[in-house]
Amino acid sequence: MDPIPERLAVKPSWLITQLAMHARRLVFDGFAATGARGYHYRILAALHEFGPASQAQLGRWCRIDRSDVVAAVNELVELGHVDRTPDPDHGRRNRVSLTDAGREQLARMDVVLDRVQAELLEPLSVQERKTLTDLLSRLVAHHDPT
Amino acid sequence: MDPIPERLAVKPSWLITQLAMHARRLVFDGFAATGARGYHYRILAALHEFGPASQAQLGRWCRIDRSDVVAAVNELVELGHVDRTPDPDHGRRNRVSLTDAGREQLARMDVVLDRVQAELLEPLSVQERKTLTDLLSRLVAHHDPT
DNA sequence: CTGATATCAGGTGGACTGACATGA
DNA sequence: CTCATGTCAGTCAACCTGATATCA
Repeated sequence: MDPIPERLAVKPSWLITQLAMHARRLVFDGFAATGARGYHYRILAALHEFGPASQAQLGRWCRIDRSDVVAAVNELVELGHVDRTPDPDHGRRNRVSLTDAGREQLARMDVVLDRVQAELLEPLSVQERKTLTDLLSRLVAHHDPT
Repeated sequence: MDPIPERLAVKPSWLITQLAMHARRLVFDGFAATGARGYHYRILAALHEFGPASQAQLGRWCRIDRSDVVAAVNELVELGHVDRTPDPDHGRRNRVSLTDAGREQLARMDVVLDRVQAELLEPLSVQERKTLTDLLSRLVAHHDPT
């Protein structure tokens, strides 16, 4: 167990980055078992909560660049988890909607993700988890550009 | 201001990932003004705290892959911030040590990084910052593989 | 032999940038 | 004209894998 230089260990920016790395690995490994990746979950979650939407709107909700939404939706269409149809009221816009298979996939990913949260926060008490989530929420909201 | 899907906003793994993104941008932009990047700071900090070391040891301290240490040390040598000399007691091992210019660069990066912490944690009180840092430290320590 | 070290080539997912065509 | 939208090509830092050579 090699020590971490004090200069790093004391800085929230370093701690957040390191923890994000572990979190991403846990999430990635979990999702890999369902044949999906992070962008898929974000898009499915947004569609489930807000209903059918254009790709640009999905990008704004999910904090995904519009060019990356293209690729992710391509994959989701390929998997049969969403439908992409032209918007009847707007020649350029697409209408992306959730399929039944997509809803089932979202449920599967939810199970995985809940297990990941538990693993990630394992050393913290229930109260501490709540405190951490609250603090992080405020920071994310503060820095959220949109 | 587009809303974030509740499924995401409630999950620590998502919050940490998003916050890490903002933190990384702040750090990156700050460091760019000093002509350096993240790996440089980690290595300089480790050398300052623990003294001269081999590249493998630096990688373990800084949580950087050995192969990436090579490139980072190359750049630091090029900038004159570290010296790389063969270890007299070990034909294969290098001895990386901090130069005076490296010490000055570390000081500059410290200033930048302190400003970044303040900006990152701006909405939190002093007590809340301490709480957050403590919780993050415990989580990082818990997941730290080495 | 094993084990540690240094190096190189390459690949990955996620985030981003710039360009471009099209339609409101 | 501007603005939003969809698409494509390509870049990026950080992280990781595998292979190779050298040395204790």
